[in-house]
Amino acid sequence: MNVNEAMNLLKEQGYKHTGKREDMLQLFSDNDKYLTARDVLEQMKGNYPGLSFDTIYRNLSVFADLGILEMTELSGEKHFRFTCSHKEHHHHFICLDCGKTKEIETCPMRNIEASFKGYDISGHKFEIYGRCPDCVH
Amino acid sequence: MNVNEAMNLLKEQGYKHTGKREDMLQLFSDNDKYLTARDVLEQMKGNYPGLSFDTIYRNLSVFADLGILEMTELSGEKHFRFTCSHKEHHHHFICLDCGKTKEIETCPMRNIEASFKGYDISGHKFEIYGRCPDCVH
DNA sequence: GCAAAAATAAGAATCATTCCGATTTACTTT
DNA sequence: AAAGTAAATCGGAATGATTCTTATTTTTGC
Repeated sequence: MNVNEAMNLLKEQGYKHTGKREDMLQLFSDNDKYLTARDVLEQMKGNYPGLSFDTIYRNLSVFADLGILEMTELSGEKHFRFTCSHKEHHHHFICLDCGKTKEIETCPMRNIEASFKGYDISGHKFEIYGRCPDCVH
Repeated sequence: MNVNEAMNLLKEQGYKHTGKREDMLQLFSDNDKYLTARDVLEQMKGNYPGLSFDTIYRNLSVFADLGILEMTELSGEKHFRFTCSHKEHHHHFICLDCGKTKEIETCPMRNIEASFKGYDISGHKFEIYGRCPDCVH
């Protein structure tokens, strides 16, 4: 999924095309990392001086509901990143310094679902935390 | 680790023995599930009418720092549970209705660390979410 | 029992997030 | 292109979890 595909998906679902939405998506597309609502506001308030948190949060929520963004909670804040589309379902290492991510090839859910008979599995999370090579120095 | 071992660890580390701490640990020991600060307060305010959130949060933080409790963030709240000691390091399924957990035998970190040369790995999380058999009905 | 240090209570403060009412904007229909 | 409608946005207030502050109380070593 790229920005255009995401905007088309929004239109299909009855959401309107706004510059703020497109710029938000472009911001996530340009960054291979998790961003908070505050990060987004910081990056965008240059172009949109009156941009409100409500707009950011509402759109982040819409994007996440449609699967355009992935969300994870980290140190008390929601963090979002563009959903990777070029590959199968996978997970991420997350740098706690800069937020950049690295893909983990394997998903541990394989072969595990069988041991949850009678359970209703709605999701799972596998994340590795630490510092990336750039931030270790 | 049980309540007594946890209290001894606290003493070793220079923390004082208080009834509130012991009761908090007993509460976690009696519950095989994740609890929030509010849950703890609800359960304890019968015996300690004036119990304050500050005390709960401070002690939860101490317990987590010493490895007595495990913490995870779920729907915007911190949740804590007694660290399992009877077994090797492992992970949990978490019921989103009642909070009860089920052990996952396998840890996906095995064999993965090798692919993170140059990274400083500080932790990882593997959790499966859904509803347990009791809550499915 | 006494003194020092830690723990606690009560409430204020903070921070992320959500809600609300009023206004503006995007899109559809003339 | 103008008008109408519903969605989107703004600005600020409200909420909810968590942390901080100050004064008081409790634990513990002596």
